[in-house]
Amino acid sequence: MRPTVHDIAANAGVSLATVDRVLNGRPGVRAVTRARVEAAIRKLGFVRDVAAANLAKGRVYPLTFIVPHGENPFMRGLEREVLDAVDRSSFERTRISIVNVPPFNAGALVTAIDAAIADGVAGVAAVAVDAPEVAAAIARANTAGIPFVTLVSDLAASQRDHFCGVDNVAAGRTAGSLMARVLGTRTGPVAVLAGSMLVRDHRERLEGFRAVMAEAGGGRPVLDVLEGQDDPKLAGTLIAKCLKGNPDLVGIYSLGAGNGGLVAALAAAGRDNLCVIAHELTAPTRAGLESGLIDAVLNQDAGHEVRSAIRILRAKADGLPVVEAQERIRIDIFIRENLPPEGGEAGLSQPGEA
Amino acid sequence: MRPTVHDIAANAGVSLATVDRVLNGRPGVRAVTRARVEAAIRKLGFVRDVAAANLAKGRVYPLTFIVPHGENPFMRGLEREVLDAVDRSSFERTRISIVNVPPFNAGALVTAIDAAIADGVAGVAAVAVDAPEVAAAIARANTAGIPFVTLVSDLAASQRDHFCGVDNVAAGRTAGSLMARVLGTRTGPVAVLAGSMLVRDHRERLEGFRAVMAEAGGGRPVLDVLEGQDDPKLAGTLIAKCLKGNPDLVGIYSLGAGNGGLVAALAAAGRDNLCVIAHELTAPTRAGLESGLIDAVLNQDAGHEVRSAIRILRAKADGLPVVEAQERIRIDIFIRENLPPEGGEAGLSQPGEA
DNA sequence: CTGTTAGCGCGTTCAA
DNA sequence: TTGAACGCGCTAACAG
Repeated sequence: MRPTVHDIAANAGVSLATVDRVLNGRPGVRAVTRARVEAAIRKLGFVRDVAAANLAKGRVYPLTFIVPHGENPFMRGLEREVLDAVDRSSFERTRISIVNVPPFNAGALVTAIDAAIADGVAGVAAVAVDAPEVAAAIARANTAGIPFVTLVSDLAASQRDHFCGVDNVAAGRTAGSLMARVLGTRTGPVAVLAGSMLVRDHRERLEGFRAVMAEAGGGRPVLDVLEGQDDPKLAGTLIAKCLKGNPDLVGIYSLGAGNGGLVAALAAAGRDNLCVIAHELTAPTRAGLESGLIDAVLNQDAGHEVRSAIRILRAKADGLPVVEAQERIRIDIFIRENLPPEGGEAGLSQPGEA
Repeated sequence: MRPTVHDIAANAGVSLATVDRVLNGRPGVRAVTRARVEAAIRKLGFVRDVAAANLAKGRVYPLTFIVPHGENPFMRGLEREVLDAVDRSSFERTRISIVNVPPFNAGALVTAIDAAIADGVAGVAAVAVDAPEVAAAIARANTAGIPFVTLVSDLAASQRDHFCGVDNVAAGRTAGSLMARVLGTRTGPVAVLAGSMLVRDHRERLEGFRAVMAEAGGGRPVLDVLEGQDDPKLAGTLIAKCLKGNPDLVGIYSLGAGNGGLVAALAAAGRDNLCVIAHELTAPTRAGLESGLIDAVLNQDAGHEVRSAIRILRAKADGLPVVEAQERIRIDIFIRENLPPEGGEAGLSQPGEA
């Protein structure tokens, strides 16, 4: 059996209350007494039972998740994951509220952040828009002592406590490398479809992709970025026009959303000799993989990101350390053959795990 | 606040003990009383606090993990994950013992299984060898009421309660599809290196790979399987000979272990115009990816598999249902660009999660 | 500064 | 068939 607080109390010759004060770093203990208790803790190899501690504390963590609204399927999936977390909230001692804001809109995001601060929440997670006023709002949260994490898209020069998302430069490089391998010796121009250059994740993916294409040598110039605002209609129009204007196109890298429009345009154009790589496994990209119009999909697991965000916010709220290596989000590669069955989520964990 | 047992007791006009009896399906409650309590449970939307229940119960689950020994790096990684689980065991109320057996050896596996049964453990997880005597041993565990899960490699016609591993036919198909895309129009023979046709996962991968290569049309015949016994030296020798004998070879699919030997043979032969796909992200395959000798690695996350196995064994031991969709293990694809930093594990979860 | 005491939500004797 | 009472490991008043 594990040693308990009682064992330490006995071993150190003090009462439970004193042990508790030492364990939780509360004041009101003489240095000598504290040392005695700490010695006992080390000697017996005591580790506090978090479950029991939470039970006794009954503390809840009100958290706010700020997610862009609109039909972007990845964001809707992300929101679903947050809703799942809401379902678990009573077990995790959290009370999560979701705030929707218009996408790519710094002002609305700032308003939402300030509202959360005013509410006195225990932590905020937000999909960041890369603008100075957003950084300022994050700084205000910081001043108020409210932990803040960016979700999916980061904000460089800000005081966010953590970024819950993938390495987007590496994601862009992965896309470029896959495309280069699939194209082999075929040459011709390559198109890039993005949502907006206002969000950092899109910019970073582009950067990584361009770098690899450049390293691979000429013969495959990257055309000017098409900004589809993550809107399927606009994206579809842009792609259709691009296909028409570039009959020698060999590849398309879709690094944002709006992939429904992309797939529709590809199907309409009947161009199946293209290498197409898109991001995020959603209904349209899944359909694209299954029909063969998309060759590969790079994915970030929204569920992992949400759960990581919650873990980190709680840890920060309690002043506990975060095991950075454990919170890294992977870049998944999906092709038609390793597509997971719809709805199946793998490798989740369980009470007591870290 | 969530309703507690007290709330139900009050609402149903009974005592805590009666509520508890109903909750745990124990006898000694009149049908009417039971109905009243159940009504209250539904009405208030009661969900039992698992953490508190575990605290009160103090039950521990002795589990046995049977893992092949030897230098197979994937198996060593798997064992490390089990050891990590041992570290967490006091939190998860488990007591895990690891039993090492010689690889590809049905007799030794049977002995280990029977020993675990004799020990009266609460559950067994084992990397299966596909043999009837193993199936018989699993049946004995079943008769003894001991939950049994297969790990990594399944055993078809057995009474195992669950398989914690990937869909290996799909894995083979994925490998085939990737190879076909990378090779494009290049033709020539393709080699397959396996560990042993005695384990089901290797056979299944081969089946999937062959199927896709056949679908892709001729021009790329799959040579006879090389059985390297997951031994780097033997594997290296076989590959070296194969390279020499087939100067027109265009690809190698390594579906087992012994990849250290594969990489060494490739480096020695100086053949970098091959498409090489291997399994499991381990030290040798990571090195192969980084040096460019291996193009892609298909991986199963050993950590996920071990945690899933523990979850399932505990659930079975308690007669609780398993959310199958949640326990599915994904086939990860790694190329040089999306290689996770060494040691970094992503997307783990936390107390209270499911 | 330190100790006593009463819970947190649940399971489990032991009586009634 | 039912209930009262205690304890799991820890925290938090409230005394001293």
